[in-house]
Amino acid sequence: MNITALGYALLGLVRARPRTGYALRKVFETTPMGAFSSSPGSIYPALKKLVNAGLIEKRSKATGGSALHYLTPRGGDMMMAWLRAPVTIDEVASSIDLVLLRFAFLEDAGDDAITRQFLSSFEDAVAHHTRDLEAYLTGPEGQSLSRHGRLAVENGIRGFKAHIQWAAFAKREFCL
Amino acid sequence: MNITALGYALLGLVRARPRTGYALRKVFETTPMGAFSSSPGSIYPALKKLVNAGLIEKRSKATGGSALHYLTPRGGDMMMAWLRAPVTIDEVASSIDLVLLRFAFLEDAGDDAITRQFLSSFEDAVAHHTRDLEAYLTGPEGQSLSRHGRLAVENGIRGFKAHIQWAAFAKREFCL
DNA sequence: CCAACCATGTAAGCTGTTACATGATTGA
DNA sequence: TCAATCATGTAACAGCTTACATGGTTGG
Repeated sequence: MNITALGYALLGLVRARPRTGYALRKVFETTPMGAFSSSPGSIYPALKKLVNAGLIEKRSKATGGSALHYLTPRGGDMMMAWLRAPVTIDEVASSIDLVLLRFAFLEDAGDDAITRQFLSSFEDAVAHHTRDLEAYLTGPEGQSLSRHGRLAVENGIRGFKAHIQWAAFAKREFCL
Repeated sequence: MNITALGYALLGLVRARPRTGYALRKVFETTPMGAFSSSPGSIYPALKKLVNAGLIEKRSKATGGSALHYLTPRGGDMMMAWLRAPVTIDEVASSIDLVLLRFAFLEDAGDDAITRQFLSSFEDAVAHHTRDLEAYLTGPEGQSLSRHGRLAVENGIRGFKAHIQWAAFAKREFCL
């Protein structure tokens, strides 16, 4: 099965702590993770799909109250594989938000060495893509852009450079 | 009718210069605008929808060759309204790429005063959203984040700050 | 008692993705 | 002649958005 960005967000949240569907919804409503969803119309179906796929289990508490969602062993394996995969250039170019979500969930996916590996491959991928953008801008295609077009690309380059600087900053946090 | 990000990209491209469907496809394949589309399966249907809506007209050349797509007066009006709308916080938070696309197409939408207005409202919206993120991070919610989660939000903040700096840089380009 | 929040969904519609399909033209 | 590129689509499928629908609980 194919897991969407919202799917990974849900898996990561229940992995951190079992929650009710409503609690999950609240996270998207009240935190910057809201970028990955809007309303119940997307969350509940996505959650059900993960349950059907055997990655999440919905279990009622003996003490009553609403049922909580737990990550299954299979779900845990899937998360681990996702979290530990090296960052690719394509990911960085087309869905960097998802890459950052991956980083946010990297806590407890191993020791700090895993985090440093992630940050290194992130740095590489972003640097590579930044060079591509700069090459485009200084190349023949870029020279024929309008002033506004050129500035828009320039904006992208600056954004990716900020990512690179962040990666260096984050690495220092993990004492390297 | 509702225009999608891809729709606006197509409108902006034919506005700059009439093109064949294939030429439009090539733009997405070979430039950073590729972020707004993938393959013919999305472009041709989107183009047809704009034609049906009367925003684009497909006209065959008398000299033969492939038919070109032109922006209609109605399409021009729609673009102008889109281009000149002030930048909102929601746009910045959820689809900043689309905002930058808007900027890229702002050439020929008026004089430099329009561009400066755009940049000012962009700066305001981004600054506001950045403050929201910082407030989240220093607030009770943010304090309970994991180290990774905190760093991920920090990454977002740095990205938006880069946008603000870019806006100042762009303003200087338009002599203000 | 009434508003706000807890809690969970369904249904219609639209869009995009992936994969397939076709045929003309052109340069090596 | 054969591969690449021009040129334009269709069809199945999955996913998200918007809007609607329902009922329980709790604090002021």
